[in-house]
Amino acid sequence: MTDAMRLNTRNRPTQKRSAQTFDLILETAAEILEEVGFDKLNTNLICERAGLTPPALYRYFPNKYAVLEELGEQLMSHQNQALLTWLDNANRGAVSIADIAQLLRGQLDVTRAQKGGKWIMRSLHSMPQLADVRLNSHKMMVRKITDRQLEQNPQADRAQLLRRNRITIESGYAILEMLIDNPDMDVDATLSDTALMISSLG
Amino acid sequence: MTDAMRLNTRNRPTQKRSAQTFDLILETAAEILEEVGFDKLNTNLICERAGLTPPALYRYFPNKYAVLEELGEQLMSHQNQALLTWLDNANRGAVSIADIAQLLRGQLDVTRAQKGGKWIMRSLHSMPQLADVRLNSHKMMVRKITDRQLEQNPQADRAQLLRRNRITIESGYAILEMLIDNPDMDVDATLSDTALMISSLG
DNA sequence: TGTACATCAGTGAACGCGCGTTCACTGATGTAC
DNA sequence: TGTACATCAGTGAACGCGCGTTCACTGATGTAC
Repeated sequence: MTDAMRLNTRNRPTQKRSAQTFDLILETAAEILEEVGFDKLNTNLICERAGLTPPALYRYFPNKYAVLEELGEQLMSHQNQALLTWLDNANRGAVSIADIAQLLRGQLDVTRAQKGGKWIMRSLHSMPQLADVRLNSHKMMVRKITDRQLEQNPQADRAQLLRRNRITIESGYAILEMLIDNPDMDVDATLSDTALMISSLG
Repeated sequence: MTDAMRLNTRNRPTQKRSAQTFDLILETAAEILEEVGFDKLNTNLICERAGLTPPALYRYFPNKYAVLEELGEQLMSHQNQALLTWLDNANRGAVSIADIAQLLRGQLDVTRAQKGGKWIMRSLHSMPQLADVRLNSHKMMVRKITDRQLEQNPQADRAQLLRRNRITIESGYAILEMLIDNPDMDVDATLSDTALMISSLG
């Protein structure tokens, strides 16, 4: 978080008050995304809802993309955290289909828990300014999973593992986006089918 | 195409001249997407590049999203066409992994051939105004593939087939987007791995 | 086959407004002695 | 422990410009007799 802030923000908050303002801006932006979606999000609206004036926002964020970028980093960070927990817990030995379904479920929960998560994911997908956030996060996930596999099977083909994990990560998040966009789908069945599919490349 | 035009456009072209203008607007918009991306696309720029004045555009498109929507329908229509060709040709019997890889390759080629295809796909993903275009196209693909499977195996579980085909379609396009975004990846290996993965749900 | 009229296609110019962003300033917080 | 000063945090108000969109008009195409 501190690293992200250093990169993406103008001034890092130094006092308690400013840290609160910083968080308030992000929280408000997420709320707006949740309520009215990406199109209607703008800096004036964020400030109005947060009870701030625009220059307060520009003290911390050089432009409006930086706000989205920070939200994106937050979401990615939560997702990464959930992955790490999963890696640490369940699967020292062989990874079952149920394990993968559980991982997917964890990622879904984390994304749903994030206010505006749906829009943040979409922005990460479609805005060039944010593409790297997503890319870096996924690359890290691929590397972590590949490393684990190589630990357990050192003579595996590393390039193939990397490529296949990339495919499964990308597919997995596409399915999560689909589930988030279509609340009427059968989540459990979809996740276990997806886990089955993914496991075929393991 | 005519149906799409009736829905999304203000006036349908009646004379040859106006049909040319209609196509010119779409062509120019696609070119701009290809060159400078989605952010910089705007109606004034389209008109300027096409050698038209704005009211000419607004004669055919009620707003700028309609232009994108039309491009989206075009791309989806090409993709659907490629799917239908594939369904008609290769796989009257069992579908091999190579068959699926070939289908993916066909979809990739069609998308690459479309000017601005990368941005059109992203827009279809991220803009609520266009979400339905993508959704309907994918639903139709899922239905077509499911029907074919039921022809060959009438006692299969229809709901499961629908769900699994939805998953594979969604995953497949996610991988195609990934390939389009990352030109350095090994296309053949990625497509055949993806085909392998997808076939595990067949 | 030519002319008169209706409709279609496109122009020139500008409007207006949303929204990102900034200027000049006031109030709040921390710190040195 | 209180006061003086520096820095930090936020305000009020507006600017300016990009861009979607429209108004009033002219030129081009088709059609009836």
